[in-house]
Amino acid sequence: MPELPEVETVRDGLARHVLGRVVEHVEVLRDYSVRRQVGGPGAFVGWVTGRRLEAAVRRGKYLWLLLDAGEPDGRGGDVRDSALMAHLGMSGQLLVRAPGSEPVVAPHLRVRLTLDDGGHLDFVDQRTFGHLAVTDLVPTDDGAPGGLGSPVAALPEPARHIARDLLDPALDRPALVAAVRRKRTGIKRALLDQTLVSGIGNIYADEALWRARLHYARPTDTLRRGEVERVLDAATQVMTQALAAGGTSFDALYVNVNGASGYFDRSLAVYGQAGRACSRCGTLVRRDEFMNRSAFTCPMCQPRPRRGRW
DNA sequence: ACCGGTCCCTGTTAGC
DNA sequence: TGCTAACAGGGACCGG
Repeated sequence: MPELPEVETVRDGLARHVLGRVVEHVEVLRDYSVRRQVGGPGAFVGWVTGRRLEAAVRRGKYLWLLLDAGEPDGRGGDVRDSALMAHLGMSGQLLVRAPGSEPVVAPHLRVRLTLDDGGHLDFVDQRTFGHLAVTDLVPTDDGAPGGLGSPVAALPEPARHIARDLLDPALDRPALVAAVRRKRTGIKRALLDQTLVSGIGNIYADEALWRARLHYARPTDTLRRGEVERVLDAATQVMTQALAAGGTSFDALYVNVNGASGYFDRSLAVYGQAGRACSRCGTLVRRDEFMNRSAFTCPMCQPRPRRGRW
């Protein structure tokens, strides 16, 4: 499931393989995959065709390619800065097909861009929670660059509410710690709140909480400053390690930009490990229902608080 | 303004 | 064997 490290792996791959290319042709094979596009699939094709891909940027789990201004619109109006934005959902992949390679038609190919070098950029998404859209860029709240890889202080409009992530040099950590402690919810819900801090999903939330020895239901307003710092440090570390390993993958639903699976899942301490022994204390890892999903903990290392919130 | 619950999607797997 | 239910889960959306 693509969380920050996986999306960053994709961003890095796009930055190395598609920048400078012009999109010559666009095929939308599944309208639902561009459901957030203002103007619909036709507008998507119109806005992308003929544009040059100029930078690959990421904030949290959102990823976007800056588009050049293209031809003047002929009506004397400004051609605004725009971006081709992608959210991979839980199974989305952006696959770069090299020029001259066999045109692979993946079973879940949703959108195909044909580039001027003869290669393709394919959006493949089995479960269709992901989507693509072309959007205007809007200024960031603080004027700092919009995300990793960004030359400009701007964000795609649909991602304007997304907070900075833990690998963003412009993140204000003390302000984040204070904001977490002001929340009235459980710590795992807070970690998953993309408007508070972005990029953390179910996997890294559970791994970070295990490393920090905190239970997911700990009320945020009972956490000491040091406890919040500990779990944020843990999340930063686990995501950095996953990134170094090329991202986490469970079942080949997720592959990186060139189709290679990540392998960090071999290092997961609790996520998906129900019934296995905790590597720190040997107690069996348990799975709880949480937000219609799951939360994995070591009951010894992460005792449930008397008054929990979730 | 904030918080928590529900639903959107599809393919795989577990269980009867 | 063949069916159904559970499950994976980010985020938009809505009601309190």
